[in-house]
Amino acid sequence: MGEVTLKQIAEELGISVTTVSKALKNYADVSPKTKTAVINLANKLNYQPNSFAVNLRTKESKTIGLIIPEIVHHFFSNVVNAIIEKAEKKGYLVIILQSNESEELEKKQIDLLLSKRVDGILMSLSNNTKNLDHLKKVIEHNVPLVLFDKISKLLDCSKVVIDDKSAGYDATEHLIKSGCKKIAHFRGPLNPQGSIDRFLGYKKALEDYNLKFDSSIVFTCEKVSFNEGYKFAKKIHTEHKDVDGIFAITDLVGIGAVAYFNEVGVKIPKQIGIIGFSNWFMASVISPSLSTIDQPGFEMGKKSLKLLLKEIKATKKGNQIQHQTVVLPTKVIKRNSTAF
Amino acid sequence: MGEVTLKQIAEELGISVTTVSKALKNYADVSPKTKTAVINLANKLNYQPNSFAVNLRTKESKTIGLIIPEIVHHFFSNVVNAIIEKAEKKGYLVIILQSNESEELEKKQIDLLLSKRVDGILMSLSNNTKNLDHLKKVIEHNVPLVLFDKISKLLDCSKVVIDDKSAGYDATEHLIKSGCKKIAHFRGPLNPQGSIDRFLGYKKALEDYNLKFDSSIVFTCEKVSFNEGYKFAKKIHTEHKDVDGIFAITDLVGIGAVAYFNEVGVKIPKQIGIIGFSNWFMASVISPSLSTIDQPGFEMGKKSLKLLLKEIKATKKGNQIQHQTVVLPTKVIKRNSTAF
DNA sequence: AGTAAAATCGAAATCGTTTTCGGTAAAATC
DNA sequence: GATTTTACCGAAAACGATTTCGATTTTACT
Repeated sequence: MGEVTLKQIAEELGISVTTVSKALKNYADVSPKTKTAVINLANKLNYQPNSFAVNLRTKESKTIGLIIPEIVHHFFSNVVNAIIEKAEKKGYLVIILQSNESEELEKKQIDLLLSKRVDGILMSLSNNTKNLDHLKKVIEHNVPLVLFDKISKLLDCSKVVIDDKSAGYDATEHLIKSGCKKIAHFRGPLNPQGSIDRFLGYKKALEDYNLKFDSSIVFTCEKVSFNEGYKFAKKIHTEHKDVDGIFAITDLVGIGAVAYFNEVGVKIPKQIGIIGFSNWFMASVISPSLSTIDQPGFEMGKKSLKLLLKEIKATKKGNQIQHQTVVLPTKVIKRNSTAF
Repeated sequence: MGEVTLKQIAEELGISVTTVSKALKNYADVSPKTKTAVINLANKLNYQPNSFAVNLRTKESKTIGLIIPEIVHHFFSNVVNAIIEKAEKKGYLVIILQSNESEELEKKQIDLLLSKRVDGILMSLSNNTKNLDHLKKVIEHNVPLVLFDKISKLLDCSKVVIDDKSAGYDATEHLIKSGCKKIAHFRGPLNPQGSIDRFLGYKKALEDYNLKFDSSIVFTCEKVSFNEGYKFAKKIHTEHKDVDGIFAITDLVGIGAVAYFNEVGVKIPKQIGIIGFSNWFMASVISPSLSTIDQPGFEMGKKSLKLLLKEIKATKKGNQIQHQTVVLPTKVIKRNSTAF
């Protein structure tokens, strides 16, 4: 019942463990005869190398760590989808952890992954992460690290992102071109760079098209939720009747706004245009369907993994690694919540 | 730069590796003096035990494997959410793999996890899995296995499920009680037990309420998609005008139907009542909001993990394990797509 | 036949930790 | 003072695979 080991094969064949090992790894100094004998017996016994022993010897686990803020999230689950699929094809397994937007948990999880000696770490920062010491530790330990989506510019590692500012610009421009004259913004939390950049893009577009920026119609979503979208839509409807366009930080927020306006009978997009962000599946099936910015989650996961594997390989060879930042394109998805 | 080992600590302190190891594990036969000396130095050097070596010695990896059909899926991502969160708290890490509904991939992934020597496996079967040899192999290898949601009754292991038949009954009954007289069913694929049971529950409810079962208004969704819901709704609308209720195998299918009827101006729930299954978030935000059956994903993940950890512990002790099947309750969520 | 080259094998060290089992020294007991 | 107990420590053997390096055998070549 115990697992088959090299030793057992060696004994059964009357040869040494060394030769068995070499035969299985197709070394040149093993005769074809013994080679086939070993291979046949190994197959017959269904030999599987003990990966604990292999890990110890080779000092690599063929495992990578992945930390994301939350998994029940259309964008992130798409990223995860790409990563685990591609990783498996390259012979890597993925350990997934979620930080739940907590810096403290993030710290612990980094320590966990480091102690498990994963070959590399892929990660999207929590919104509340301010101190970056735990990430610097990863870099100091010489463990390859690739950040995606929620990144920090202060970290010296490879990154995969979208251009949030230009995406925010595009979203706002789309509303303007579809006839909106006074555009509100339901922005994200104040800390994350992505949220800041989308806001900056929004502002820039207003400037370029000579629309007055008005901070009283910029609302901050702390949790980026349906309810906040609903709540701020109500605020717009009661206190800012002249607003005729909304750029929401996320589809979920946008859908909250759509739900409110549907409820009170405000016509979308006739009376008010709405655009979201991310292109969740959900956005395509509500009515009216929500215009949005497509954020390529699958591509991002794929690219991040590719970069990480490259760095793992380089590190193993002892080569100096060249960090790079990849910017993935986004595009405007026009649907029925904007009247283009 | 190299990692700190017991040996280094031992040398620096002029004692043996054995004593260092024992000191850190708080053995009784180490004097308090050397104990504190070791602990202090270990902390100072930030010693982390090499988990490869620990794994090899203890023959356990403190890692479990999780295989699901797909991760970009509200129900499954909720299950995953629960599992990785609870596992982390219990000192276990989770390796996630997705079978993409392919039996072949599932086989490979089981082999992978087995070769990585995970301490246990959690899994939801692919819809296309017919041969169960790979799962029997897991059991033969004495690796604890817990199946959830998509299970097979032929496998001798613990299981966590919902009562699909009674849930299907409840859904259908709810339509009947809200006034529907002719109820169609958009069922799932023919193979998976869950899909069969929901259909059986549907049939039973019709019988109990003296409604005629009519196989011409039972449609089979192969991929359980939005498009299928849309397509079959159209079919109902054009070929079965007298149908006034639909029980959809999943919210996604239900939402497809809602979208179609919205488009052609059929009033929900006045002209037709619709109920879905799973209680995706999406179902609550479309209009009209979709009545559904709540399928407790988080609970299921939590319970499955708990069972698995219990079996892992028992196996380690060499105890005989008592397999059990847990049935989690579902409930009807009444919303605006049914006129109760 | 004698030597050089090639082919084939295995002993042993190593990875870092855990744990058993003896051994020595100090303290307690008679 | 002799003996037993207790406290403390370390050598060594695992765990299973990999790899270096030397040894032996066989073949090839003068």
